[in-house]
Amino acid sequence: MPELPEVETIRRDLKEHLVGRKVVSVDIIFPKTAKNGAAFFVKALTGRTLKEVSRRGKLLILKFASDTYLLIHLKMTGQLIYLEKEKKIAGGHSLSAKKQGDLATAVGGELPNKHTRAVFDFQGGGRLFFNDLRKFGYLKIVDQKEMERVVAENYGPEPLEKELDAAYIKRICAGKKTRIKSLLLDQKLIAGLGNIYVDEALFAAGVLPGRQAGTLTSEEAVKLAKVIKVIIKKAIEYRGTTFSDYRDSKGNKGNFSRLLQVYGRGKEKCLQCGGAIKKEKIGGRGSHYCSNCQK
DNA sequence: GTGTTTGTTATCAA
DNA sequence: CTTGATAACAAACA
Repeated sequence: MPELPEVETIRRDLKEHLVGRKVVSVDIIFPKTAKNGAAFFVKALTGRTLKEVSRRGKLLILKFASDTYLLIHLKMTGQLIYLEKEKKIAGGHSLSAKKQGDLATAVGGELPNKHTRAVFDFQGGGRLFFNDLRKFGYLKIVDQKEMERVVAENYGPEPLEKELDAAYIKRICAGKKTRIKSLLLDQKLIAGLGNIYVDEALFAAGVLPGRQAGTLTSEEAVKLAKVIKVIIKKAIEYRGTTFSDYRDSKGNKGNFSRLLQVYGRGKEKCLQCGGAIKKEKIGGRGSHYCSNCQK
């Protein structure tokens, strides 16, 4: 479930390893993943050099030479795994992914695997794997104009930007009858928050997820703006939250999971008051909260 | 077999 | 027209 901190972590890793390198070949394994059509997609990227890796909300933007932008959305289960030049061992098999660093460990096996939808080969031997178990994620080639349009039309301010402050929160809540949680999940209002960080932020702010947005007080808006920034910043520091059945138990370092106060803790004790954390569906999403600490 | 998981869009209802 | 709520999508697991 990659939200802003997870996507930002991936962005930094890709930037470090891939900027300045040329794509020598692209293999689309599952055609629907490449929104432009596999043939066009491959042609557009082959031979192009990666110039820059940026992010808007949960959307990754890879800028290539010649006005070519690759938009990548991981949706729920997308992964981008980068492996340096594969070292061949006897028998022609590549070295176990486990031995090739943290990112590879996350997939827990060799690559490509059965969830690999696309593979990018870079000059010098590095390979980037796009894995997506549930096939919701996508890759799309656009030009700068289209990229700017997509960003402008779909994404509100970033949580860490100055624009996201108490006044902004207050403004987007004013007169709204929808639940505060649904509003915070709206990417057009705030870019990058997902189910995990919204639950965490609402707990930290002492606001119930089911509260009508319009009833938010000025004090609560101040608190909410503040905790959103603190939580997102910290989560980025910790390289995101790995909340997946396979990876939890492997004890990944730099994991925000152990700092979660309410998400995934249904029926457990509230770390603040000792009461029971409740879990119920709000706005069609699993929502975790403490009815004692949140009002 | 059933219910649950989530980011985003599409669709429907008020 | 606006706003809000919900279904749908995909696939695997308990």
